[in-house]
Amino acid sequence: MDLSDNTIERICKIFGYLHALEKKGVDFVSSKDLAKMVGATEYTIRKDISFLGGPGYTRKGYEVRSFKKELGQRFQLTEKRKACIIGLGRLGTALLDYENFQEDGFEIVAGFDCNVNKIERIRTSIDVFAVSRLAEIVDARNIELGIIAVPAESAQEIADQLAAAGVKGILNFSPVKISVPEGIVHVDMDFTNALRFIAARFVMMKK
Amino acid sequence: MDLSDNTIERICKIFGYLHALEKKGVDFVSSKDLAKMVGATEYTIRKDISFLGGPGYTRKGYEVRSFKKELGQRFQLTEKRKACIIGLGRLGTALLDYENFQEDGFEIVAGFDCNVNKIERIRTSIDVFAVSRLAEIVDARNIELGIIAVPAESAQEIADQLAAAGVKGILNFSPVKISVPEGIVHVDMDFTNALRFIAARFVMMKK
DNA sequence: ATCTTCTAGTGAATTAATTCACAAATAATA
DNA sequence: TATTATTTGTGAATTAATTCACTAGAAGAT
Ligand SMILES: NC(=O)c1ccc[n+]([C@@H]2O[C@H](COP(=O)([O-])OP(=O)(O)OC[C@H]3O[C@@H](n4cnc5c(N)ncnc54)[C@H](O)[C@@H]3O)[C@@H](O)[C@H]2O)c1
Ligand SMILES: NC(=O)c1ccc[n+]([C@@H]2O[C@H](COP(=O)([O-])OP(=O)(O)OC[C@H]3O[C@@H](n4cnc5c(N)ncnc54)[C@H](O)[C@@H]3O)[C@@H](O)[C@H]2O)c1
Repeated sequence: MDLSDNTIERICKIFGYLHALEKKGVDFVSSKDLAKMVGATEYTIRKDISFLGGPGYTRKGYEVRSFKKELGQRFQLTEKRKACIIGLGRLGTALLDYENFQEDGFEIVAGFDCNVNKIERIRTSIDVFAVSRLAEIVDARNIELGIIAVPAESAQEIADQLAAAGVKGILNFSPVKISVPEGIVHVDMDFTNALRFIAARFVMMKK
Repeated sequence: MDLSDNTIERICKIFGYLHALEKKGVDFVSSKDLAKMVGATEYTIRKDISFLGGPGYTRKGYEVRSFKKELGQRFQLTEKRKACIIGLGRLGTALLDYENFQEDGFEIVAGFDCNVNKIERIRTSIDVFAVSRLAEIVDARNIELGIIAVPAESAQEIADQLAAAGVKGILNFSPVKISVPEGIVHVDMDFTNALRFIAARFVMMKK
């Protein structure tokens, strides 16, 4: 059975929400509550969960801890995954020190930039390198994810290097669509496009 | 006729791509090319465009300039929209000075933070204010969009204030789902979730 | 003990989205 | 000029996604 992207996306959100509930000490959660959190209907949520064979309890819902654990195992969301950031400008450095990634199962283990002076000046607890050492470090440190925060014109080039270096996934913050070889998962996060979507959406609403 | 979110999203991407093509001096673009850029099939793209009644030319495709202009008008993507950022920490300050927004039709006209010392120390060409003045400034400057970059625990509170102040759209970078009154469009941009999606996606792929 | 209410699970129905298939148009080519 | 190759536009077909409608089980109320 392979799940649709929509389903995977909802499940990731559910996982995040379960994480929060667990910290709050909540024991059970209903499909209705989950639905509200991820922006879907309770039917859809139950269908999603049914693909996973999740164990729900009548009149109580899903047991937060065990459900989260199961999702974590199923999607390997629990074991820490190593990531690196390429491009240590304003956005890249903000991401470098973002502690939440750590808590959420991602560990930034290296930063890269082409500007060697910049590398020397950056104050952070994370190791930073010249981008020429990308392949070497990705390999040595078993890095699975690459986060692109370089200017648009270099984004594809970096994506190619990451792919060649053997990462399995890429999160791209530059405002161009990158293309990657089959077998590598990537997501383009274009802030401008999100703003456009919002703008277009509310223009549509008026009609 | 109201367009689906998927269609709106693709159209926003198309708009961005047309913008780039225009700068490059390209005159025509085919549905096939557009499809490649937005990650859809040419059929889907043509259907999307057909909802808009777009004028395509046989064997040439769509005329970049006029098509972009039409989309701009239809979705009011051309006239500059005013936005503000709340939370001037690492992410918020990176966004403050991101020049691309300007070029892409969005203008950051104010920043807000609750930390008054911080406000005094920030070096930027954009006006920054104490968050207590949010409603006042949003109103005075006709701000339509709010960008939330405060810690998770304050995000909903700020969303409420933005809604009360009368913004029409909210882009939320904090890792919680915010809820907003009917009639306000919002997008949650959760980086961690994007990473999770990538991770889950490539686990799925292996099976 | 019985009744009511709530919630999961799921096949069927519905709705939505995508893809196909092909006509029409026209640029390029021979 | 005739032919070929492309490319749009769109109704029909297909596929995918969501919602409905119902069963079953268990908690809580009476
Ligand atoms: N700053 C923002 O708020 C923001 C918002 C949305 C999108 N973005 C996008 O994120 C990316 C980074 O933005 P930024 O504002 O941090 O830019 P920036 O100019 O501050 O930083 C870019 C960094 O990348 C480095 N770099 C350039 N080419 C490189 C290469 N080939 N290899 C390695 N490093 C290289 C530069 O030395 C610099 O340190 C851009 O694509 C931008 O469009 C930024
Ligand atoms: N830094 C990142 O790379 C990153 C990545 C993903 C998500 N985020 C999210 O973006 C948000 C901001 O992250 P950050 O790293 O910039 O945090 P930060 O702590 O550096 O900055 C937060 C800012 O918000 C201000 N603030 C707090 N409460 C406020 C309130 N009620 N009203 C106005 N201002 C308030 C603080 O004074 C501070 O300046 C967080 O929700 C974070 O989870 C950040």
